[in-house]
Amino acid sequence: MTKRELSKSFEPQEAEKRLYEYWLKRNLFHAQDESEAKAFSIVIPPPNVTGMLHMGHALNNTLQDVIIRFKRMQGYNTLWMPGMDHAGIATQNVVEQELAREGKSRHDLGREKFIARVWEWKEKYGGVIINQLKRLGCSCDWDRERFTMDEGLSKAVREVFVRLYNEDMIYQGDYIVNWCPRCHTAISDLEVEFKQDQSFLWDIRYPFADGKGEIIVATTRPETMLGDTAVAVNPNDDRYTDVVGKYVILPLMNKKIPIIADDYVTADFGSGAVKITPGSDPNDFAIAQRHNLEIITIIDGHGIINEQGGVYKGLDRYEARQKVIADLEKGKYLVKTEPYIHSIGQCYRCKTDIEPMVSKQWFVKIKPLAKQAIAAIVKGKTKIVPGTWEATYFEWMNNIRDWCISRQLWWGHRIPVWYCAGCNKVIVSTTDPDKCPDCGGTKLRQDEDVLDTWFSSALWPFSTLGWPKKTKALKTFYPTSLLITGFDILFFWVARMMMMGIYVMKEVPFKDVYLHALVRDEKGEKMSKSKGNSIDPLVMIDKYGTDAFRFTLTAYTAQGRDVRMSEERIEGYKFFVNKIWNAAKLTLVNLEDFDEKSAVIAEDSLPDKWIKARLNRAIEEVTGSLDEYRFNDAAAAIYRFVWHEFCDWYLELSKPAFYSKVSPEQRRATQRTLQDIFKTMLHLLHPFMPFVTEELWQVLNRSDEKSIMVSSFPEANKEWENASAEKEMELLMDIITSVRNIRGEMRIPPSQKLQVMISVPDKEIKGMVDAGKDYLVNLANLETLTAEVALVEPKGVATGVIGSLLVFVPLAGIVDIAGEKARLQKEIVKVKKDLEQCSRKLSNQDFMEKAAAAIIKKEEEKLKDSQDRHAALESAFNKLKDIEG
RNA sequence: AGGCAAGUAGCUCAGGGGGAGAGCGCCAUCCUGACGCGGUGGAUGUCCAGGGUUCAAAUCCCUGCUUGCCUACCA
Repeated sequence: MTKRELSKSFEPQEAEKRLYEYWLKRNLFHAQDESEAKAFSIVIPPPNVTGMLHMGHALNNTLQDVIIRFKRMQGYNTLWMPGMDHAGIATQNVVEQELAREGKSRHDLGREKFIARVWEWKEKYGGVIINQLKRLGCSCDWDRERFTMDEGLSKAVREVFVRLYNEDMIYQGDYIVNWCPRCHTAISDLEVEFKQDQSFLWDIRYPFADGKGEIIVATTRPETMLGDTAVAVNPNDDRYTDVVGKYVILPLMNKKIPIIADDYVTADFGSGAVKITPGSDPNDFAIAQRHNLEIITIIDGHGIINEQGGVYKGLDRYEARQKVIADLEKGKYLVKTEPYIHSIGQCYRCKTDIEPMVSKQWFVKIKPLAKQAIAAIVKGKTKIVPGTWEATYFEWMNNIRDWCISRQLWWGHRIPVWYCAGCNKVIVSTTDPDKCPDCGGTKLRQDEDVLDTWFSSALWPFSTLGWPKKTKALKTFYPTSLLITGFDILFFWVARMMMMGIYVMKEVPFKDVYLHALVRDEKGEKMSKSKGNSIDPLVMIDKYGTDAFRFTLTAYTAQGRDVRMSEERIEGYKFFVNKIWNAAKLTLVNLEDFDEKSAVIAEDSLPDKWIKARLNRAIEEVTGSLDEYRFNDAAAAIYRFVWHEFCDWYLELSKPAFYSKVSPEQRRATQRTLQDIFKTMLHLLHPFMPFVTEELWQVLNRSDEKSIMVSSFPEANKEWENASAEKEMELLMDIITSVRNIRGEMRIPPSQKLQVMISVPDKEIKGMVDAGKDYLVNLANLETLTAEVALVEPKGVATGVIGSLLVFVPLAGIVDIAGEKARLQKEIVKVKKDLEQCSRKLSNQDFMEKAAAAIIKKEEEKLKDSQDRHAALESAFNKLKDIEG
C-alpha cells in the first residue's frame, strides 16, 4: 500500500492548469454522435468574438458546467456545444479602430481587404474568452467549437434565408428604420436603448396658407420641420374640424403642407396638433403611409442635413437644430420654449442618438413565426424557468413587429441576393450564381448588406450540429435539453431561436430554458467599466481559486433574484475549499492502514449508520435541487452536509476508532465508511468544484477510472436510510451540545474534565446513552458519565434539559450559583413563552375542531415537552435557591 | 404609462399557512491529535405599513409606500 499524502493546503493555480490539461488529454469532454446512453445537450450562448470574460459570462457558464457535469456523471451522453458569435457591429468597430490608428478607414481598404483584415484580427486576438472559459473549468466539447461565420454556419444562414424568401417570409422595402449615424447601419428595434434626456419642447406657429390665423405645433426636434409634409389633428377634435383639409405654410421652407386628421393624435396633449415628418419619425411615417403623404428625407446617414434641407444643407443635425430655432425666433414663428424631459433612442453599441431614417431594408415577417413560438410555450413543449418569464415572453411575442435583418456593415453574412445588370432579375440563391437564369447575363451584383448577427445566432441550436446536413449529431442532440442564459436576451436570442427552430426544424430548439439574473455589485448596481464597480472574474479566480469562485456563484443563484456579488463571500467559500482539503488530509491519515480486502469487518457503528443516512438525505437534496435548477439550494445542502455534519460531527465521532482501543474489525468498519462517505461526498461536490474534487479523488481513488468527472453521480442508497440511527444520534448530539452550552455559559474551562450524571426517563433511553458513552465522553470532554433512570438531582450542579432527559453537570469548586440561576432563568423565560403559545392554541375550541389531526397531535406533544422542560428547570432553579438559603 | 419582482438579523440573502433560518460580521472562550482559512458557546428580528381571508398569516388576497428591472414611448 502506497502512502498518500497531501500538501498543507490546496494550490489552485497549479492544480487547475494541470487537471484541465489532464481532462483535455483524455478527451473527457467529448460527446458521442451516437450512443446507447440517453443524450443530454446544451448549446452555449456564444460569446462575442471580441468579448472578455465578465461576471455575467462567469455566472452563465458556471451554471451550465454544473448541470453538464452533473448529467455527465449521471451517465448521459452529454454534449456542451461551445462556440463564438461574430458580433457584426462590435467586431467591425474594433478593426476599424485599429485601422484608424494607422490613419486609414475601411473604405481605403475596400470591402474584400477589410474582411480579410477582420479575419486576421480574429485569428490573432479573437476568442480570448475561450481560454477564459477554460479557466472557469468549463467542460465544453471543444472539438466541436463553432463560429457563426464559419463555413458550415454560413451555409445554414443562406439556406434559411433562401427558404424564408421562397416562402414569402422575407421582403425588402423602403421603410423607416433605426439608423445609427455612427455605425452607419440600420439596427433592429431591440437594439435601441431609451435614455431619459433633459431637453425642451418648442411650440412653433404654422400660419394658414390663406393668411388667416395659424396652428401651433409642439416638437422636441425642431430641425426635422424641414422635412414636414403635413400637420395632423385628431378627427374628433372639435377645435380643428374646420381646418382639416386646409393648408399651412411651413415656416423657413415656405412650402404649403396639408392639415390631415388621424387617430394617432391625442387631442389633449399640447395644442392637439402635430407636425408630421415621415422621413424622421416612425409614427409620422406610419401616418404618411395611411394618408399617402410625401416622404422627404432631410438627414443623411451621417446625421447631416442633405440638399432637401435647403440652406441648412451640410449642417450636423444638432447644429441644424440651433440654427432652425434661431431662424424661427427671428421670423417670429417660435411661440415658446419649455424644459421637457423625454426619452431618446440610442444605439445599444455606441450610445449615439438614433436617427430614424427611411431606407431600403430586408425584413422577416415575424407574426406567423411568433404564433408558433407562443404555442410551443403554451403547450409546454418548452418550459421557461422561472415561470414568471413566460408572461413577459407572451407579452413581447404578441406585440412583435417585423424584424429588420439587414445591416449596412461589411462584417457578417452577406445577403444571398444578386441583381442582374442585364434584366434586373433578382436572384436569391444558396450558392453564388455565375449567370442570370433568365437572360444568361454574367454581370451580377450581390446585395451590399449583411444580416443581423442575431439572424445567425437564431439558428445556433441546429446550425452548430451540422444542419443543413442531416448529421448524426443533429439527430442525437436536437432538440437540445436545456438552454441557460440571462433574461436580458430573452427577446434578442431565446425568442428568435424558438421561432427559427420551429420554422426550420419543425421542433422546438430546447426543452427547458433557465433564465438567470444579472450580476450586480454589493449595492445592487449593474456592474460596468465606466462605474468602476465591476469585479473581474479572472482576478477572483487568481485570488481565491476557481472552485471557490464557482461555488459562490452557484450559492448566490436563487431563482428570480439578482446576484449581488461580494468578494467577502468568495473568500468564505475559499475557506470551505480549505476545509474540504483538511478533512481529506485527516481522512487519508485514518485510511493509511486500511485493508480493504479483509473480509473481517464489524458491523457499522452508530456514527457510521448516522452519517450514511445523512449523506443519503444530502444526495436527495442536491439531486432534487439541481433537477429543478435550484442552484442555491443544492449548494446550501452540500455545504451543510460537508461542514456541519461530516466535519463537525462524523470526523469527531470517528476519532475514537482511530485513537482509542477498538477492535481491528471495528476500525476497518469505520475506515470503510469513512472512505465511502468521503468519496461519495467528492462526487456530490464535483459539479460545483471540479478541480479540488478531482485532485482529491485522484489521491483517494483505487479504481481504474480515469477521472471523477466520468465516475457516477451518487444516488440515494435505500440500505443507508436509517431513521432510528438518526434519532439516536440526535439524542447524543443534544446531550453533547447541552454540556458544551453549560460549559460555555458557566465559564468552565475546556481543559477541565467533567463528571456528568444523566437522569433518563426509561431503560430504553438509558440503553442509548450507555451505548453512546464513549462518544459523549470524547466530544463533551468528560471524565465520567453515569446514567440512571429517574435520578434525583444532586446538589451543586448545573442542569440541562432535553425533553424528559436531564443532564447534571457538577460545578465542582466553582459553584457560581448566581450564574447558573441566571442561565436557568433565561431558559425558563423561553420555555414559558412556548408553553403559553401552546396552551392557548390547545384551549381554543376552533383550533381543536378545525385544525388537522397531525397538527393537534404535534401541538400536544410540544405542550408536554414544554411542561416537562419547565418543571425540570423550575426544580433546578428552586434547588439553587435552597442552597443559597 | 403599463407589467414583473422584491422589501425577513448589522450586511448579503434563503424560506413560504401551524415552533423565525443560513453565510459573513459581532461577543465570549479555546494554541483538544485535519483545519485559527479552525473549534466551542452566545447575542440580535414590529419578517415594509395598513386592511382582509383563516381556528392559525412572515407566508395567501387587497391597498399603500419604497426599491430594482422589463416593455412601450404622445409630438
